[in-house]
Amino acid sequence: MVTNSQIAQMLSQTADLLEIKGENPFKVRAYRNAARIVENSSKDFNKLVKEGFDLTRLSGIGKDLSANIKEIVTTGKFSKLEELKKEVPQGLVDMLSIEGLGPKRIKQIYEAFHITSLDELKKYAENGELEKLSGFGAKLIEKILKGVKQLKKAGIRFLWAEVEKIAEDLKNYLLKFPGVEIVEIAGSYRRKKESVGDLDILVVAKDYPKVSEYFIKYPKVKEIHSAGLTRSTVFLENDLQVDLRAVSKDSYGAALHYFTGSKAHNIEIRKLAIEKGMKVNEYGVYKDNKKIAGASEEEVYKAVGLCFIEPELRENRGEIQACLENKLPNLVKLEEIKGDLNISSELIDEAIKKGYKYIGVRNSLIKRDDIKIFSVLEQNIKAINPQKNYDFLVGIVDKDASNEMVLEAIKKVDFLRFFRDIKNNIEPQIDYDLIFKEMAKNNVKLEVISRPNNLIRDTLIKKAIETGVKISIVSNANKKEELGFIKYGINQARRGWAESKDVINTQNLT
DNA sequence: GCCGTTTTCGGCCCGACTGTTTTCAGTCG
Repeated sequence: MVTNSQIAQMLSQTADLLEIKGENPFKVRAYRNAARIVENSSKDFNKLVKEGFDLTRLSGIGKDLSANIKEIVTTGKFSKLEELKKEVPQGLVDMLSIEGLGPKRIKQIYEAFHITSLDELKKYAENGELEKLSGFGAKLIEKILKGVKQLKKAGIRFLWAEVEKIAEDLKNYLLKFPGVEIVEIAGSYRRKKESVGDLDILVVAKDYPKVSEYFIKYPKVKEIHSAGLTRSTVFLENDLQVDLRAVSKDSYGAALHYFTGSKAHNIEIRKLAIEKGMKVNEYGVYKDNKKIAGASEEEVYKAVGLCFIEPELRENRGEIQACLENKLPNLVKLEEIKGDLNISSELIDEAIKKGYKYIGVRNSLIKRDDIKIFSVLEQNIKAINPQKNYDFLVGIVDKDASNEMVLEAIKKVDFLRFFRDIKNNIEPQIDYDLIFKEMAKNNVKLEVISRPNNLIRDTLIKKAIETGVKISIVSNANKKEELGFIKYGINQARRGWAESKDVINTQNLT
């Protein structure tokens, strides 16, 4: 069975190869776009195809891409990609991840020297051959050599929780500088995405160049990549890229909106604006070349005829349509959590200190007078063995679970938790549509674990809620500090469109 | 390759930065 990720990967690889071949950039974009649609979809494409769903109903997928996806799903292979692989050496694709090398320059290098590997590229950069090409100066060569060396490190993303402290530190550092009025971290960090690639920081200040000078002196800066009049980029010790951008106060809202993204959300907003005869960019909303909004995000949304959309929802997953139909969710908040239903028995006192009304204690029958305690039994669904006296049975679905095993477990458990390891990209390959439907029918809840590397996909939370499954957001804490993890679960639940009414531990439980 | 209530061709988000030029192409986000 082909997963959505695998389909997306094939489409995205095709885009890379087409790009190096020098195909129409918009065609390349269409493939990238389709890859994104499949990757982010809450629907299982494998299933959609088998059910005969018309893929061209999805915006961005037309006749050709629909046929391509069908081929991938039914045969597990993509003939167009196979053909392209024969034409374009893999080494050229690898070169794409080198900073400063895009399709045009790679094509230029290939046509001049017919080199097909990174080792050869390095050789030609070092022996001066590369510099003979027009447009290739000393600086670019240096950059390429550095890129070849660093290539292995490329593509690391950081968990949101891993950059949280440094992001807040940096924000405070910048706020200390005289004349700085506003500092806001935009990008996927603001959207609370489970992992982020870099930090985008916006700053409103009297004298940006001075702030930029101060910024690049931040103690954890390892390398200064660029420093311009409105934008500077650095790399920190841990290789995290940080962009700082100067913004004027009357454009702050437009800039915040633009740099918060997501890209897909922004494109939709722009399209909507164009339909209404307006133009949106990072400086404002314009009508007849006159600026009509820009100081605040609320203003920007209002100008294009929309309500304010929470950053966590800006993924082009129906939020714009929902706003137009007045159906945007009222997202759950951390303060609404009344209890943590999965903690270690050693943390009862700490949980009481947090003000929880009740708690769930893992694998223990302990009871106390000062707080309501639910006894929670955790078992792998492969070996469910219900025991007396426990209030809740949580079934753990691990990476090699099958649909049959999960469906069998649903008859016995109160909660299901789906294993996931974000960094290593491990998760069960099962039919969530089917499973959530059964869970809803049997009143089995979804346990959303808040450990930063084990968060269930936001798209799955959304799907579960749409199917009528209630969720429970738990820390799964073993130590005191981990009780605070719950905010990461809240972040993810908000990205999954969860409202207070969908979350059982915002309710009074007895 | 996709898309369409100024539709089936001709657009497709668009601006900043760098490095290489001598007015701009390529890359990036």
